[in-house]
Amino acid sequence: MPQTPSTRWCPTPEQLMILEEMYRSGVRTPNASQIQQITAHLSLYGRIEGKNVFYWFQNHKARERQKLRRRLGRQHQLLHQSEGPSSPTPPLHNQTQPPNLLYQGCFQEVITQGMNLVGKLEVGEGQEEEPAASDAVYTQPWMTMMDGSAATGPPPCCRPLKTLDLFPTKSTGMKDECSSSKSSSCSTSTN
Amino acid sequence: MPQTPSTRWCPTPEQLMILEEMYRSGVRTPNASQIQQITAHLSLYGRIEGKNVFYWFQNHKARERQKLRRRLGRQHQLLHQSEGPSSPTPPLHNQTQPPNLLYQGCFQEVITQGMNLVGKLEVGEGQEEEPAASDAVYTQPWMTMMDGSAATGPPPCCRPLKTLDLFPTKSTGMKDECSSSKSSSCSTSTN
DNA sequence: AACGTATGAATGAAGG
DNA sequence: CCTTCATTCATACGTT
Repeated sequence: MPQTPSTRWCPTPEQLMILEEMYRSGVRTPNASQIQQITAHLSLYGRIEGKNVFYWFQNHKARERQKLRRRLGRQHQLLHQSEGPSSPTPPLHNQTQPPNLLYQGCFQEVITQGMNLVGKLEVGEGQEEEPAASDAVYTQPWMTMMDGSAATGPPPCCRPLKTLDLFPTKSTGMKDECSSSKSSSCSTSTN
Repeated sequence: MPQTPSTRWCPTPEQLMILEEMYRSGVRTPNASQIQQITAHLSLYGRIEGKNVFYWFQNHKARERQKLRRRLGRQHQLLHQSEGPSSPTPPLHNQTQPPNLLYQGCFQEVITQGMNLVGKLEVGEGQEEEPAASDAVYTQPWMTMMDGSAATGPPPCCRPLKTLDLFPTKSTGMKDECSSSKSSSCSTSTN
């Protein structure tokens, strides 16, 4: 289910300003600790959660890039010969950029980490390892059976029986599949 | 160039329901053969490939875990009372949840193997209800550090960060400029 | 009211 | 498994 039902977070002007300034300062993909700092700070200006910060940077970055790409695409279409020295063709992955360091006072760590891309400190909890016989490497299982969509090949042992008549075959409360009103890539053909 | 250009798979409601039910039944990381079965079955409800199944479980598991982790993390962070030297790390990994064995008929292998894999960490499903104001489901890396180690301060060199302790976890009671009612207006105009 | 835009949220797909 | 990217959905707002 997409989107949070009702109250979607909305940045206050102060929060937005801070976020934008941080972005301008070079922060692109803050990690957990950075997000926590940012959230803590921004919470002084209104209710906010970590996920909001996360999503904000995620979206902002994506859309900035999208605009850029669009622009470039259009340019490329019109002209592809005369370009100024300072060509508007920045690498898409610009993590290192002259930061304004506006928030150096408060978010030095954030900025610093953002620039150096330092340590993505791992999870404190020791992750569980595989129980017994598991491969050390994660060989994508589906590669092993790349034989089409398996749609043609019925299971050798037991053919796909339908244990699912229990299900209503129609979402009672779900309205969120893929079928949208506008351009839908995936036609949720309820075949 | 990540992602497939145009047609990204999107689960039909039936497929999604089945997948969720299987997840609920204990399936976490199906291997090639399991994926094959699942794919074969799901293909009856729409176009689907093995990799879709693979990715679905991968993502679902990861995101479900994050939700959990965050919940537990916050808990752990808030009530820091009864953590003696006996258990500095609360057993996040609970136990084997009783599988529903709904798919035993056809996916016996899946379920069986799934049961073996279960028991790493999972608290069943409980309820997925979200408190309206406090939390919401998120989906990404931020809570990756919860044990107060990173939050308080991983001093890279010198941290001028001030009294931004771990986030208030409570709305500071400030005027929520954003949430007037439900359809609030984001005053983005200040931009 | 219909329509386009901006943006929070969610998720499929990869990369590593 | 973890992190990141691209796309998409849903909705609020402004415009015509």
